[in-house]
Amino acid sequence: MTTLTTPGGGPLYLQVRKLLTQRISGGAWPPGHLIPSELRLARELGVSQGTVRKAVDDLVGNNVLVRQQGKGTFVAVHDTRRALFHFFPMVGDDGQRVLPNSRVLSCRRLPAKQSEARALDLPAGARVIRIERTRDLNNRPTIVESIVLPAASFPELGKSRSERLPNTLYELYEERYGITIHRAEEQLRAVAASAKVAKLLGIEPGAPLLEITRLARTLDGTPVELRISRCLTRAHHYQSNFV
Amino acid sequence: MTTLTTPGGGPLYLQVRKLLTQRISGGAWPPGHLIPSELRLARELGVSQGTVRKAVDDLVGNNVLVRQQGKGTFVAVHDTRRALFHFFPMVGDDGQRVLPNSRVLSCRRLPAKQSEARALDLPAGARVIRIERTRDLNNRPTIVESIVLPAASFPELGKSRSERLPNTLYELYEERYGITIHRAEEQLRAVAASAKVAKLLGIEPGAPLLEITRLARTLDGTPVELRISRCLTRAHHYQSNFV
DNA sequence: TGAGTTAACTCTTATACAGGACCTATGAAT
DNA sequence: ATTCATAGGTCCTGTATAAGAGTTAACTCA
Repeated sequence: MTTLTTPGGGPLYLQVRKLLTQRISGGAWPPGHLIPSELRLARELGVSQGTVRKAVDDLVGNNVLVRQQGKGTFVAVHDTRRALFHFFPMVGDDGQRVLPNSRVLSCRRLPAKQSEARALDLPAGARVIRIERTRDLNNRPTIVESIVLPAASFPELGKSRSERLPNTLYELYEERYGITIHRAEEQLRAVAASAKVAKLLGIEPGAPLLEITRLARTLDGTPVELRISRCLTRAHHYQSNFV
Repeated sequence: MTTLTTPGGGPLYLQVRKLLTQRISGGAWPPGHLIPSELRLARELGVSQGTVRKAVDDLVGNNVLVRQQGKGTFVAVHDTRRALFHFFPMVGDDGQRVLPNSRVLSCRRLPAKQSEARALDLPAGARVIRIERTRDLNNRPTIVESIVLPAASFPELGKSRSERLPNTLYELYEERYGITIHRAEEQLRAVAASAKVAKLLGIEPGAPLLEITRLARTLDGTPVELRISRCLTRAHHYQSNFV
């Protein structure tokens, strides 16, 4: 139990924020959980409601918590819409969002390559799960994806041959393994299509593709998924807005 | 003068926020300007300091205002660092930010193409300024850019033949024309290099390039710049972080 | 049984106040 | 002239209070 002291560890509301974050990422408050009311927390922690409010405001701003007036404050959940709209930046050239349709090509457990181990912060040679799949946009194969996960964090996944993998993996991580993806870093490059990828996408080898290398992390910063997507951008594009 | 009424137009702090926004985008408070203290504003508008604070918090979160403890609150300025780090997402593959070196190829005033007029919300055939330039990263030509501006908003720009255009255009817009770029929307695609672009970049035609189509807007949403960048992503990449 | 009302609880907005930290300018002392 | 201390302004943090609005559940009444 962390003690809250006003002169010691910086601003009180930051200490409260940290404490709430720990309870969430530690699993005490799983996604969808109704957290205690501001007043209860204030009494419990021995601070004023305004201080709790400021901490909660912060977490709401970071999509960690969700307020509902009259009901309470909840730990954010990756429903399908959020997973799709928030973590899937490909949209049609007409600006319309399209929901991708996935087809898994393979799903194996095997030792990590060096680069994968480095990115996922794993010991060299640790076992990973590698999922290869294609995704259709508007019924046309548009994305070829390679997804790498630490095998230790996802027991059972991909062991049974006939397992159905859902369209939105982030929901699966959250519901089956209690792992919530909270943020991600993406690196974008233009690359030439390899023969294999070209065949899957029905295009000529060497055609330009948008390559997205994404490292997804949980709330506490642990990397949990390395994903490389190669996207055909003839009828769709990657949308990025910033202020 | 807008009147602030508590039951009428929604929450008070949003009315305050709107009023502040108007003063900024209207030019009454130019970039770098020290705005009145929270207490003065509160007295002036007939609300409490906390309400002003909430409105200011909002604008600080949107990079419109900048607080400085002990000094006051200022309208945000596009200094070179900010312009570069905030609106230039290309970084080296080692994660290092590099400052680009620009070389202007041409700068002309001419009628807008249909697509340009549409994007910039101009009447068909309105005059625009078109700037073509290349940008070096680490002393290697890496980006070919085409920049289109509404000519009416930028008098004199590009009329004198020998004009030196600075490396960071957004500073020029702000300092010479009082136009502050506040947000931008980007669309990313992978394209094949045209013969012309390939020659400028010293690569073979058909090589994959990252094409970024950016529409930049002021605080009040007016589009002011359409920019198409074609980037070589062999030693650099486009970095996109999201939560 | 069923519908409508009420009560209790939540977040939301707004106000007021106070001590701390930070910055600047003024003035005093050297 | 330079250095130093001080005063007053600013934002920062924290507390306390209160009326409003949305939700839920229990309760009343027909």
